[in-house]
Amino acid sequence: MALGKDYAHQHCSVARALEVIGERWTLLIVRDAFYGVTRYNDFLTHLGIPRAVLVARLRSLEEAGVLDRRRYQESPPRDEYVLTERGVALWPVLLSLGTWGTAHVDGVPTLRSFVHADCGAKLDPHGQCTACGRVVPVEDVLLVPGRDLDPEPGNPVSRALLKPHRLLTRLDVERG
Amino acid sequence: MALGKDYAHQHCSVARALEVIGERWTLLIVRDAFYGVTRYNDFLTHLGIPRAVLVARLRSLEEAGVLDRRRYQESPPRDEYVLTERGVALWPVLLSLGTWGTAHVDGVPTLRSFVHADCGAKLDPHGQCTACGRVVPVEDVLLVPGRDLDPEPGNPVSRALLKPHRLLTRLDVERG
DNA sequence: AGTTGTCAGTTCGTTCAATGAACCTGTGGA
DNA sequence: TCCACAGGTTCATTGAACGAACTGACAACT
Repeated sequence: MALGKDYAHQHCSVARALEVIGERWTLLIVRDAFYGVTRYNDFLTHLGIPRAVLVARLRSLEEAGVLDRRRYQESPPRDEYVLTERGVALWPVLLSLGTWGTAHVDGVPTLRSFVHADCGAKLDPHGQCTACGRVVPVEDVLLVPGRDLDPEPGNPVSRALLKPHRLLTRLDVERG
Repeated sequence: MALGKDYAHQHCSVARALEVIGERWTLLIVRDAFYGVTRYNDFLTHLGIPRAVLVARLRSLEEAGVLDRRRYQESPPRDEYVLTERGVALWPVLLSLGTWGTAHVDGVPTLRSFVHADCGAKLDPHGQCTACGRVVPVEDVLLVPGRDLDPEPGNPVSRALLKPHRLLTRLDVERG
């Protein structure tokens, strides 16, 4: 739970949403899932999250129906975590948070932005393309690195995200 | 901080936004501010939040430029907390969270909804009126109680919210 | 056959934040 | 004079996050 038992008494869908995705790290895991990260180890190294916390979050997101856990190899058994429809529905939350952070948190330079793949123009907080004005479906959103982005060369996930990347497509992470 | 020192290392505006508004209780305080709650005591009783935590959150929201603290009486000195422009800019975040909670968290009945004051129709996750299709400015959003709302008669803030209420307008809370 | 490496965890001691109850301060009103 | 109120502060207890170390199943190399 995000805020203790009291959350259950909140008469508000915002509070209920926060019960599911309001805990520390949870939305960053969801963000990485939008970026195409699927594996425990990639979440771990990209986020720098404690292992026990990552496992707990992945389990609770799976239980909440936000992530789907599926076997990608049998020997040894290995699972990957993919956004469900319910998880993909969190896109407006992530987008509005991201644009707010860019516009209103002091000292946040242009690290990455969300652009309309068709137009190349940025999205506004409501998900509309600032060029064509349409509400862009999340499949047509491109994550592009900004000029202030630190490449962080030691991290394979960060390296993979140096190229523009379409959301919800699998990220090609180098394995060593 | 929402997630410890590590957050500073996140190369992402989502993470930066969560540093400001990602902590426990913070977004619920912002939500209540949108509802027109302005005073310490009203936040306290409506949220059921520990006093020390409320003070800490109000201070950090003030410091982040989300809330403005202003004196409303001199003797004894009393301050109220009002959303700044930066705080009002959080509207898309709150809206998308609320609609996601309503649509995707199991067992959340219709407690309250956001409707377009002109049309009376609900808003979609991107802030568009489901009747007229326009993106509705937050000043034209009405918070209306749903049929599953528990009146919670002991709480003056809850009682005040039993009537439809326009966002960002001061809530008329009975004082004892 | 033994060693090394990878992936996905679990365990555990320490640190840090949230919780909730009690207390404090300045003031106005009965 | 005594009480209530608004807006806090203090403090002991609980619980969660942190991070380092360890585990287990397997593959690939030597």
